[in-house]
Amino acid sequence: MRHAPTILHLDMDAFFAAVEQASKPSLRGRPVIVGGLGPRGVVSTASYEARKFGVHSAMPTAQARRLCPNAAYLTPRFSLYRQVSDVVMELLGGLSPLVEPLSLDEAFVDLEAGGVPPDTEAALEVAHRLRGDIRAATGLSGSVGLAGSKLLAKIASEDAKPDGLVVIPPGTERELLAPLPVRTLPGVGPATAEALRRAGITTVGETAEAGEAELLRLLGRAHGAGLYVMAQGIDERAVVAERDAKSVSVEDTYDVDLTDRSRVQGEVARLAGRCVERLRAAGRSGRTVVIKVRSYDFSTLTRSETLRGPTDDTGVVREAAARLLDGVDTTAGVRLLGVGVSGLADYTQEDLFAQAHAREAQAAEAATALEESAATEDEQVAAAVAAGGGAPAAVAGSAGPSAELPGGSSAAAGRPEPPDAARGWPPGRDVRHARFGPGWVQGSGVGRVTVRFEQPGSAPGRVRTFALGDPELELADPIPLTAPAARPGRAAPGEPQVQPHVPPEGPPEPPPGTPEGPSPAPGTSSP
DNA sequence: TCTGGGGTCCTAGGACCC
DNA sequence: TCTGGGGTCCTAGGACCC
Repeated sequence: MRHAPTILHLDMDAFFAAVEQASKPSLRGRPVIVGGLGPRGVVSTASYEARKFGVHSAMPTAQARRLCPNAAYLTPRFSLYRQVSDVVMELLGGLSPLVEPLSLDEAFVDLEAGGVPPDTEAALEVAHRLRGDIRAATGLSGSVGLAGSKLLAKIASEDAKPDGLVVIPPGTERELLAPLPVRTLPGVGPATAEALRRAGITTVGETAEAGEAELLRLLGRAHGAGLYVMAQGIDERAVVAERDAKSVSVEDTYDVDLTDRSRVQGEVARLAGRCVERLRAAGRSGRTVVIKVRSYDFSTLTRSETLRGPTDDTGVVREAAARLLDGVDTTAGVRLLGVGVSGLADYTQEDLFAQAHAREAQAAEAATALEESAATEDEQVAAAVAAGGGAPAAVAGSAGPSAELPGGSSAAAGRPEPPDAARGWPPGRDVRHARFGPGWVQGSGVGRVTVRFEQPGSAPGRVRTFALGDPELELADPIPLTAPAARPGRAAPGEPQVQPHVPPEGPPEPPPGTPEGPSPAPGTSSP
């Protein structure tokens, strides 16, 4: 808690969708939805244009399609989001050594640790400049909250959305929070809110009035005590620069429930391989192996086993995962499988010891050799596969990819698509054509792929359709965002942006604009 | 055509130990 | 001469966050 609003919270606006709009000029001003496109996909991010239709994060994509059938539906391109995020985080790093990223698009910054004088004017000036710098470097907008604590800075940035800056003057915390719903407080989700509601508590003010003893009784020790303090507007948490990850995990939801036991075993082996890849890439090793099994009815269980020492050996993790799976009945059907490693350590001598033992064990079981997992997948493809493309490629003992996959990701498509089309050419994916240059997949199906030829700096491009096997067309890497020098209709940095804490500044985007008709909705099959 | 994927933190019971 | 009593580790599950 500070006497000056020198804790800054940055939250990029509709980040994934905004990156897509920035790099695909034809999508600007149109509803864009990024997420899993398969039958069990959910929305990661909806652009503000799409939110007007009621679409929001975590909503099943199928439901989003009903609400907003004309949106562009795109699979996430994480590598590009990470690139843009790096640019933004670097700008934050220029403000202070104390930057705490919460995700790709969100971070706290301790401005005082960066030498910013502890007063409102100085903080506002820095925040204002930051927003301009972000726009100049990426073409994107971020909302900023300034306050004397993390709790309030985050509430302020939420208030500021989209594209705004809000400061909460220290000293006003308690009165500002009192009327807000308890759900505003971090850590209060559906279950906690319901427990409080049953006790007649719905606002932050009522939470504070309830008293500590009552909250402890309702919510338990840690949660109750924490909530009691927060409800009074007190938050002493420091901004802490990045900590080491404590676990690494990988999971896939399948378009169709898995029932074949050998297929389930093959998938677990494959997931273990992917998990270890990530573990090794991070230069870590871990001691506890966890598997996760979600059944047809959404009931979920985990099984874990702690090894004698940390490992980053694929075989060791695979075998542990396989043993754990042995104790789980999957006959009724499995919709999700996951493999994780926790108890992470940096790679040290201890592992060498553990691995020597592991290798002995492995040699002893050479006969059981599992088939090698599918080739290393590019992160993006993996995500696309998991999110939308359908069941990942089959491995050991599998009868093959789920051919029964209902590929019709498009509401319009009357007939199912071959699963491979959507898998290899997911909507949104970057491609390059030998003659027409760079573009992105707008849709695919019935042996064809439709591509829109445009790129970050270009004018909206036109669409062409190709045969799936066209040798001139290939997958490509994302093109980095080029910040447009000045985008028409957008205020340049320097405009007045500062406001008291409510309401959010600036009018929202121009009218919703019914999505135009002529062009086929991206993400659907070509006719 | 309900409900992703990658994380964090907390609780609670049993084992084990001194 | 009925159930000590903590502390730590492991396992499983759940709430929550982005």
